[in-house]
Amino acid sequence: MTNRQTPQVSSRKEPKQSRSAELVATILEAATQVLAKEGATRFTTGRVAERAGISIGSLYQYFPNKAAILFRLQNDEWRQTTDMLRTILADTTQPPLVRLHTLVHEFIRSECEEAQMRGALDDAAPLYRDAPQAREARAAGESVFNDFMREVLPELAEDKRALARDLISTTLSAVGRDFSASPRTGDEIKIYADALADMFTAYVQVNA
Amino acid sequence: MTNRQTPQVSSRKEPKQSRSAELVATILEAATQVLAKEGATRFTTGRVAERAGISIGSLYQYFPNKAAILFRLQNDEWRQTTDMLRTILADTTQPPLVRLHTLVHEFIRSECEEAQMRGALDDAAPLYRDAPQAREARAAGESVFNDFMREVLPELAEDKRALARDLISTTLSAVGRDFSASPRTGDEIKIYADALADMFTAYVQVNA
Amino acid sequence: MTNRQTPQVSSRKEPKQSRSAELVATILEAATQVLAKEGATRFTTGRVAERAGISIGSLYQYFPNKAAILFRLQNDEWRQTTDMLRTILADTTQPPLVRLHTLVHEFIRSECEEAQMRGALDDAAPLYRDAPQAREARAAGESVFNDFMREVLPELAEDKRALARDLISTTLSAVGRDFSASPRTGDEIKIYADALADMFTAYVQVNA
Amino acid sequence: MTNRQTPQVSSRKEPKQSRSAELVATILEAATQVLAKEGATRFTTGRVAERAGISIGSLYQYFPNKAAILFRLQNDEWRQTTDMLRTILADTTQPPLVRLHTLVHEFIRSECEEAQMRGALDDAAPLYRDAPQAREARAAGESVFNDFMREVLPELAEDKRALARDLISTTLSAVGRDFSASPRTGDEIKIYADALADMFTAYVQVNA
DNA sequence: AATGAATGAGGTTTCATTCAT
DNA sequence: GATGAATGAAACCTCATTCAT
Repeated sequence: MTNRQTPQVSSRKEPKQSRSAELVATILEAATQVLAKEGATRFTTGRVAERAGISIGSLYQYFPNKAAILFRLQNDEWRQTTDMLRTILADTTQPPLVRLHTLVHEFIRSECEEAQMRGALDDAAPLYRDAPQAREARAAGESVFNDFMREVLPELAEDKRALARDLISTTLSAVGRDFSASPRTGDEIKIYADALADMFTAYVQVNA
Repeated sequence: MTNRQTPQVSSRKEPKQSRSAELVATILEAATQVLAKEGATRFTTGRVAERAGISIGSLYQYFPNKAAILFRLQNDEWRQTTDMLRTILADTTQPPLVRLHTLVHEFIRSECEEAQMRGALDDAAPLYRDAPQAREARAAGESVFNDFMREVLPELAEDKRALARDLISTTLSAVGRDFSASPRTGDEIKIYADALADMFTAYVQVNA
Repeated sequence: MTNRQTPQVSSRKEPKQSRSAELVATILEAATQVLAKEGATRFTTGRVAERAGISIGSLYQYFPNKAAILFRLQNDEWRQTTDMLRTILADTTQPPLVRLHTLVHEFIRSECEEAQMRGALDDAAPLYRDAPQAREARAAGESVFNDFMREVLPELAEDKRALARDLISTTLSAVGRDFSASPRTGDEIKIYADALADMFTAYVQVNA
Repeated sequence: MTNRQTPQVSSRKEPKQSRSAELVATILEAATQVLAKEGATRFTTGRVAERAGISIGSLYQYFPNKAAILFRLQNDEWRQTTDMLRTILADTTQPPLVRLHTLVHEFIRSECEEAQMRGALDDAAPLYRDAPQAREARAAGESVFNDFMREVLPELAEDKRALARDLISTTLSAVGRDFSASPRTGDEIKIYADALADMFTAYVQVNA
């Protein structure tokens, strides 16, 4: 038998969705690497495409512009973090303040991992932060603490509770960013997270 | 990050003569305006020179590069703030925790004034923050709290006190930055600063 | 010298496609003209692009910087010359000293052709000569004389032969450069090349 | 070349007063240092004035432009070298070919001393070499060999002698330049100068 | 859908020289 | 005479984005 053609086993073309999804993932992975290795200043669409092994034209088929890539990166990071925090807070087998303690630790630790990339993402913030989606994302983020605050400070007036919630979430993210800007050892992280959690605890108890 | 550029940031020429000092002031004023009105992205040496009403060449006789202008702007801001904080903390006619309360209020208020320019300065941070002088400046900044912490937490072990100091100063500056990123009314500022001061107070009292 | 810059000089993009190869050729041709007509001082990437009829951006897609263009120009010239010399020396139908005589003539003549451009290229040498590739090229150049010297001075010790080789090749290229710096008639070329060849011949015979 | 600039190169002011002469010397000394330490590219009037400890305005009172400084530097070097060569050739207590041998050695040695500065001066040649005075200087240089050639090749026709003179002087200066471009040990210098002198000797003897 | 060549505005910085003081 | 601030053209190079193939 002369011409055996190994028959097409996979569909010649993946369903558009999954094919696209793969490519998007490839691009985002490449973007992450470029950001971490080259920094925000040298984060260019050309370099991302090159590292992704695709043409610059293809990149622009999946992202309308550079900001969109950065926004997506930031959003994914943020979603992951939010999920983690939500999971911790939802674990009602632990007393509330233990959960808060755990949350602070995990958050600070997670900020220090891949600090390089997160730092670069912060540097690039001017490029994506003003997109309307970014605002939505941030707003949604605060809601993670809502139920928890109600659980831990049930007596407090609604507006005061919202204020406490804002203060804690803002402090957590702002301090996490600052702290992770320098490289940290595991011990340093533990000590600092302890202190931060103590501060939150003291604040909550005073308001209870 | 592979390619960090840490440009020379010191003045090219000491402004011994009043003419020079004036021109430096003119340039810094112009830079402030450009930064506030156009944002970090559009902050270019050309625009600064134009707004200052001088030639681009003249600008480069007073600052060795763009980063130096930004650094100087940041440094002036920072020195001013530091002085303010130091003054508040040194006023021993007030009980320590009252001073802390005042300090938080004044700091947050000052961050919200000229928020535009400060935000832009933060966006431009990648351009000047790695200069050695910037590191020195930050280090010196922490010392403002040293005496105060010793006064308010005299019993605490040295390292624990240093940790508390770091936490408070980092939180103050990080939260101030975040909070002032959105425009705020006087009331919002008051309420938020109260909360932040409460948190610090609770933390200090727990450690006392 | 404290600050020597040795820029990357290799092509940014391999001209695999004919389109690329054409464009590279166009750029090099334009560069040659700019160099010859305007001199080394006025040899700018902008002028080269303009004369090539392309945008400055396109030029930088094919050459990483100005030095690379100059290096390529020099290298092409040099390769051409080397090939010519090799061919002459390899023609064993002629006695060695006749070949040497021919070689000197041809070399001097070739130096005087396009003297304008070569002079400008020499003036621009500081810009490309410190690139590693330039060193390699020069080193390889000397090897052209190796076999010939062995043929003509077989008895001489290896190190003395190497010395004689160096002296002749250096003299040829240095004197060729100097001589062609002024415009010359065919007769002048002939007379001078004769004298130079005589000097080499006398030197070789004394060492035989 | 279309746009050759041949700037005014003579000093703006004769050093009638010793004060002037001193200042000129100071400037030239500074220029030498800048050239040697920073290279031709970074040789700027500003840097020369700074190193000389005078104002840029003063510099321009003694030299009409940058080229004039370079020209003067080159000229002084050249005059010094010429004097040295003349002295050697005039020493009739030594046989002519011994003098030639000595001359080659001394010249090569002198080229290798301060090679840094001479190399930079060569790189800067485009800036001063087209001044009319430079041409005169070179022309005058050749005359050093005139009497010597008459002494050593008395029988040769005038034009042939002139040719031999040109060839030797050109070779000496061109090869000296090339050879001193790389750093050399005393031994290397001795060996190379021997070979070069041998070549000249062989050439002269063949023509005698 | 994919490619990648082409664009060109725009950014930073340098430097020879002048001229008012 | 001396000063040095001011000038501004000009150079090099980058990069987001488009569009013809």
